[in-house]
Amino acid sequence: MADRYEPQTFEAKWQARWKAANLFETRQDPGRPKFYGLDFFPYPSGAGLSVGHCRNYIPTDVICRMKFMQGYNVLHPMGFDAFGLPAENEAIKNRTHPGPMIERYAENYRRQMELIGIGYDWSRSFRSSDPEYYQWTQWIFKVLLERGLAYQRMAAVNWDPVEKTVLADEEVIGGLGWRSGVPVEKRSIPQWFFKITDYAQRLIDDLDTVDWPEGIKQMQRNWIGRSEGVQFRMRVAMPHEEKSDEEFEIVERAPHFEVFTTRIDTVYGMTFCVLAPEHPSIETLEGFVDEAHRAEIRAYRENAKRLSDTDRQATTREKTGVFTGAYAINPANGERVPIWIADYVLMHYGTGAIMAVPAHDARDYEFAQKYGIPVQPVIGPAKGVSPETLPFESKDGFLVHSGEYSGLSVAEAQKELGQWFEACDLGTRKVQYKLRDWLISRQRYWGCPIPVIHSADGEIQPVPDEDLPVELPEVEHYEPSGDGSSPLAAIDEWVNITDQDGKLGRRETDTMGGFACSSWYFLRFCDPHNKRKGWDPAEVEYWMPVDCYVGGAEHAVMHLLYARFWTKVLYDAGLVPVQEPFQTLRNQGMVLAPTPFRAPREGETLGVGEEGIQITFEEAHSLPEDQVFHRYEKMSKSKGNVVTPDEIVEKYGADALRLYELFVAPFEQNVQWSNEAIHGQVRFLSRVFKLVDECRSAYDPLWRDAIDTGESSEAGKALRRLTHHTIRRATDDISGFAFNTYVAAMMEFLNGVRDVLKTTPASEIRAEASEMLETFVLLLAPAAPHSADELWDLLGMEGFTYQQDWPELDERWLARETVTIAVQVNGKLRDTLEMPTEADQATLERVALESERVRPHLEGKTLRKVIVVPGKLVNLVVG
RNA sequence: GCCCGGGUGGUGGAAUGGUAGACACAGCGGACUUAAAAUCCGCUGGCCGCAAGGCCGUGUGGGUUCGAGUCCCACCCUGGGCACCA
Repeated sequence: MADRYEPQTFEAKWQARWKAANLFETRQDPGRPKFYGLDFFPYPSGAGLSVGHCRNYIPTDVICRMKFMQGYNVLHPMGFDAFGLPAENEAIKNRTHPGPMIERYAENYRRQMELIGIGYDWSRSFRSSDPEYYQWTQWIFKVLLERGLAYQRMAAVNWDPVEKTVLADEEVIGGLGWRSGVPVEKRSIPQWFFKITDYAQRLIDDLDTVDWPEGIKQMQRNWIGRSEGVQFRMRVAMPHEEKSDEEFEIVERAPHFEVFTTRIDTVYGMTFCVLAPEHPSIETLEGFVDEAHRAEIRAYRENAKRLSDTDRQATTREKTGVFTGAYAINPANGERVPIWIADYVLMHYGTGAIMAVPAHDARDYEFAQKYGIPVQPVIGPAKGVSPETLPFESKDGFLVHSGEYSGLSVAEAQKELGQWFEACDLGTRKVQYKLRDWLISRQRYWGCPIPVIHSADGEIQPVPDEDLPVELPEVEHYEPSGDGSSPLAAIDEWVNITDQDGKLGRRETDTMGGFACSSWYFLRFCDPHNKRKGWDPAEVEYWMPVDCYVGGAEHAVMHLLYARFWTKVLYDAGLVPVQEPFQTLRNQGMVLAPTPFRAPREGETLGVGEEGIQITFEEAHSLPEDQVFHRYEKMSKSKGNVVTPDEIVEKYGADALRLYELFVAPFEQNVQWSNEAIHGQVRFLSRVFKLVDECRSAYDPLWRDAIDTGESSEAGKALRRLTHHTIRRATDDISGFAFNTYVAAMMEFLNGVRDVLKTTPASEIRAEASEMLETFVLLLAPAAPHSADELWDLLGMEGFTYQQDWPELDERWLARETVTIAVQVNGKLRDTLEMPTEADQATLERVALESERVRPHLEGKTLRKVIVVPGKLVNLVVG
C-alpha cells in the first residue's frame, strides 16, 4: 500500500479502466434531472494544450463529476472547431493539407485531455470540418436564407492583405486584422451577410434572462449599441438668385436629407450640419452649388475614398471637412445653417448625416473651432444660466435660447420636442443600433461551402437538401488567390454545374467564416450522429439549454452573440425550444507565464504600450542578468513561454495539476504560473494517502448501521462535525465556482482529522472514522479523480467513485455546542469567550463585563451601550 | 474620453457589515539522517516589550455605523473592453 502520492503507479491505470467501462458515456435515465456542461469549442492548435487551456477544462469537469454523483444525467461533450483561418494558415505554413493536419492536432488535444483526466463523452465528438457536421451548417444557412436573413450585396469590406480575405467587423481590432495584426484595407466585392440587425433588440432584452457575468452582458449591450433619438428631415436652401445674399429659398428639387440625433433637446443650438463623404445626396447637391465649391467637394471626397479606415478613424487625427456652398433649414426655428462634408461623420451609422451642435458636442465643437463656425449654447447647468465652459455635454441641465422650450430640463425637452416633431410631421422618434449585419463570406478554401448556386440568369438558388452537403473538393492547392476570389473559383469542374432544371449554373465559391460552425455545435452534441436531421427535436428539448458554459472572456462579443442569434432564428423557425442557448456562463482567468524581455538597443524603438523587446529564453540566458527582465504574458507559441500539461503531469501527476489549477486563485482571475507552488498539492495528496493508509484497518464499510445507534465520544463527535461541515463547504463551493476554497476546505478537513486522530486513534472511533474516510475520498473525487479511485480501491471498495452517491449532508452536525464569542470595547477586540451556543443576551453581557481582559479597558469610563449579537460578539461602548 | 473589473503579509490568496490574514507557497528554527532529499513538529503582518500585553495595519483622503477589507463620496494606481456611433 502506498502511503504517499505516486501518480505514475495508478493514474494511467484508472484512465484505462474508465475508458474500458465507458464511464463517461452520456446517461439518460428517466426520472433523473439533466445537466449539460460545456466548454468553448476549441480550435486544436498544433502547439497542443497548455496549462492555460486546462484552466478551462478542469473546473467544468469538477462540476460535471459532482453533478453526476448527485444523480444528474450529465452531458459533457467535446469536439473541435476545425474549419477556419487558423487551421488553414497553419497548414499553409507547414506546407500540408488542413484536413489530415487538423485530425492529428485534434487527436493530440484528445490525448492531452485524457492525460489530465477530463471525463468527456468522446462517443459524441465531432469536428466542424466533418461533412456529416457541416451538412447541417449548410442546412441552417438555408434556414436563414429562406427567412430572409441571409443576403448577398456589394460591400466595402475589411480586407486583410496578409490573410488575403475579408474580415467581420468583430475581427478588426483597432483597424488591424485580429490574427495578422496588419491594417485592413477597404475593398468592394459581393459578400454574404446574415441579418443579425433584425435581432438587435431581442439580443439586448434576453440578456436579462441568463446568468452571465455582468461585464460580458454589458459588453454585448455596448456592442449592439442601442440609442434612442429623433430622425428628421433637413430641407436644402440656396441663396436667392435675384435677391441679396441674405435671402434664401427652399429648393424643392434639391436632395433634402435626414439626420439622426439623440440630443433633440439641443436642436436650437444647431449651427451647421454635416454629411458623410459617401453620402449619396452629395452628388445631386453638387449641381446646385458654384464651380469653386463643386471642385472642393470632389477633391475632398476623392481624398476620403483613398484613406483607410484606420487612418480615418485615428482618434488623434485633426478633423477635416469642406463647406458645400449649400445651406439647410433647421426645422425647429427656421434658421439656415451651412452644410459641410466631413469624414468624422460615418456613412454606416444613422443616416450618414448629422445636425451639428458645437456647444454641446465635443466633436462638433472641435470642428467649429477649426473652421470658425458659430457656437450657440442652448443648455445650461441651471435654469436661465448659460454654461461657463464649452462644450457643455452634461445631460444634467436646462434649456436656454430655445424658444418656448427654454427652462425645461434636458429630459423634459427631449420628450416634448420629440412629440412636437412628430406632431408637425417634421420627423420621427427612432431607435438606432451600432450593430451591423454579420459578414459571413470568406474567400478561402478551408471553410464550410455556402450551399448556393448562381444560375446563368443571375438567380440565386439554394442547393436542395438531398444534395447536401456541398463537399469541399479535394485539391492540391488551396492557398488564397489574393485577387479577392476564393481558390474554389479556380476549380472549374467543381464550380460549373447544371441545376435541377438542367440550366447551367455556378456554385457559390465563398465559404463561411468559422464563427458559423461554432454557432450551433452545442445543438449537435445533443444528437451527434443523426444522419437524417441536424438533431432530433426530442434530444434538443431534453438537453438544452446548456446549464454551464465555460470559456475565455475573449469571445464575449463574437461567438456568444452569433450563437445567440442562430438560436433565436432556429427558435423562430420552430426548430429549437429555447431562445437562449447558454443559461449560465462563466469565464475562467488566463494563466500567464514569465516571458523574457530586454531593453531596446540603439536604433530600436518600442511600439505603443511596449516596455521592452521580447526575446527567447535562450537569448535571455546568454545575456547578463541586469539586461533581462520578465513580464507575465498570456502563454503562446510565439512567445515561447508555453507550459504543457504533459511536462507537469510527468513531474507531478495529473491530480496535482488539477488541484493546483483549482486552488491557485479564484476561478475568474488571471494567475501567474509557477512550478514551485504545485509542490503544495503533491504534499497534500501524499498526506491524504498517508491518512487513508493509517486508518484503513479501522475502516468498516457497514459504518452506517453503527453510527446512529452508538453513542459518540467527544472525538467521534468532533470528527462528524468536521465531516459534515466539509460536505456543506465542498458542495456549496463547487456549485458557486469557488474551486479555490473547495480545495482549501479539503485541506482543512485533512488537517482537522489529523488533529483529532492525534488524541484518539481511529480504531476507537471506527464508525465515525469510516464515515470520514468515505466522505473524504468522495468529496475529493471531482478534483482528484485518479487518487480518489485509487484510495477507494485501497479501502476495499468496488467500482468507481464517479458511480457513488455524493455524500449526504446531515445538518444536525453543523450545529455547534459551544461558540466563540468576541468581546469588543469600542469595536476593538479585547477577549474571546467559549460559550454555550444557546447562551442568551443577558448572560453574554454579564460574562463579557466580568472578563479580566476587558475590565482594564472599562476603568474610569461610563458604559454607554452594549451591543450583543448572539453567537457572535459583545461590543461594550464606553465613553 | 466612455463602460466594466481589481488594489489585503515576502508571494498566491481567505473573510453573509461582527475575532483581518483561513488555506497554501516561500523563509526561519527543530526532529529524523553519516549527509542530503523526503517526511514530521514549531514560528512567521509591522512596531514597542524580558513577558503579560499594547499600538498600528486591507491603495489615499473623507463619511455612515456601536462596529467598515466589506456600504457611500472624492481621488490615485492597475487589468480588460469600446472608442469620431451623432
